Amino acid sequence: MSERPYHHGDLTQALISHGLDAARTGGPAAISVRELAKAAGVSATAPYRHFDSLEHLVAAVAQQARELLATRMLTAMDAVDLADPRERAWTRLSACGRAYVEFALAEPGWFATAFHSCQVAPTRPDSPDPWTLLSQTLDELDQLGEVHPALADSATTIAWAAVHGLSGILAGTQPGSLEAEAALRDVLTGVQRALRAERRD
Amino acid sequence: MSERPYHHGDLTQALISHGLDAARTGGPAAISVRELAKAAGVSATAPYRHFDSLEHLVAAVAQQARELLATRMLTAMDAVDLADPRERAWTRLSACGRAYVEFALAEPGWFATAFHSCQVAPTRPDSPDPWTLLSQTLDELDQLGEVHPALADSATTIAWAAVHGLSGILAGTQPGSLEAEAALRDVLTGVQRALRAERRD
DNA sequence: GTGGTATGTTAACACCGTCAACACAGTATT
DNA sequence: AATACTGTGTTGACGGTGTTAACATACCAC
Repeated sequence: MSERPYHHGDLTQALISHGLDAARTGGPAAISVRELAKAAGVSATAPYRHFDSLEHLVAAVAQQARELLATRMLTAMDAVDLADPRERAWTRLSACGRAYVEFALAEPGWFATAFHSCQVAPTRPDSPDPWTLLSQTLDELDQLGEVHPALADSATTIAWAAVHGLSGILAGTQPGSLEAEAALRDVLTGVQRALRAERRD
Repeated sequence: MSERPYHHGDLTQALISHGLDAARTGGPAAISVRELAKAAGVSATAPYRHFDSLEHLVAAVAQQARELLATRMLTAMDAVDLADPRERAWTRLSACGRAYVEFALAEPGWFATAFHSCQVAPTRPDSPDPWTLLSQTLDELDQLGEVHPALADSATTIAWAAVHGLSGILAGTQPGSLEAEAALRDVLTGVQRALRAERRD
C-alpha cells in the first residue's frame, strides 16, 4: 500500500480537472485555490508552484472548457452526412451553432468559465478552438459560393456573435425548454438568411 | 458643523452608487460588502440592513447598470431624425444596436455587471430595460411591413443575440478600435439582412 | 556523492461574507 | 407624555479566501 508520494506527479492537470468539476456546477467563481488543493490531496499553497495566481488557474480551466466545447462542435459537425455539398455545408454550419448553444444550455458552468475573461484568441493555437472551427465551416460555404460576397470577411463575426449571444441569453435555462429550442432555430435561420448569397431558385 | 448623524439617510442608494463606481473598473467581482460600506462611511455590516447578501447587492447594482445602458440606447435612438418612416425605423434599430455595443466597449465593467447573472427579465418592469427597448423598435419596423413575416416573433431574439454576442466578444477591446467598428457594422448589416422582408426595389 | 532545482509544507497576514448581540433613533401606541 | 416597537447602525467574532515567506523534501545532473 504505497503511501502518497511526496511529489504528486501531475498536479497541474489534476488541479485543472478538479477545477472543471467545481466550475461545472458553480461557474468560474466556484474555483478556489485552497479547495482545488484539498481535492488534489495537497497543501493549500502547492498550486502556486504551477500557477502564478488564481486568475491564471481559472484561465487554464477556461482553456480546457473551450476545448471541451470545440470537441462537441466537431463531433456534431462530423455527424452530418449529406451528399449535396451545399446542403451539407449549410447543415454543418447549423450543427456547429446548435452544438454551441446546446453546450451553453447543458453546461452553463463550463460555458461561463470558458468565456469568463473573454479573450477569444486562444492561448494555444494548436488546440481545437470554437472560433477557428466556425471560421473553417464558413470557409467551406464560401468556397461553394454560398456566402454573400459582401459579407465574406465578416461572416464569421456575424455567425459567432449571433450564436454566442443567444448562448449568453439562454445560459441557465433548462436544456429541454421549448422556448430555448425555438429561439435556437430562429437564430440559426436568421444567420442563414443574413449570410447566404441572394440567388433565386 | 454637524456630526454625521447616526442614521445615514439613504444608505441603499449610496451603496448602489459606490457599487457602480467599483464595478465600472473592476466588474461585478470588484463589488464587496465591506468596501462599499467603508466608502459610504458606515460599519462593515450595515449593508445587511438593506440587502440580504452580497448577491442581492450586486443584483441591485446590475439593475441600475442595465438602466444606464437603456438610457444611452434611448438617447441614441431619439437622436435619429429622418423623414422617411421606413428609413427612420431601420436607422433607429441600428442606433439601438450601436449604442448597445458601444456601451459594452466603453464601459466593460458596467456591461459585465449588467448581465452578470444573466436573467434578462427585468425585476422592475417599469424602469427602462434594454430588451423591451429593442423589442419596441422592432415593433415599429414590423408595423411598417419591413420585417419578414416568418420572423416577426423571433426578430427580437435574433437582433438581441447578435448585438449581445458581439458585445461579449468585443468587451475589453478599446472603444476606438477599427476592427471593433468594422465588426459592429458587419453585425448591424447582418441583422438587417436577416430580418428584412425580401422585396425587390 | 554533491549541488541545484523543482516541488510540496507550514505559518502567517490581510481581506472577505456573514451572523449574533447590542446600541441608538425615530415612530406609534397607550 | 411615557412606553414599547421597529428600523437602522455598531461591535465582535467565526470560518473561509488569496497570497507571501521561510523551510523541507525529492529528484536530476555533474
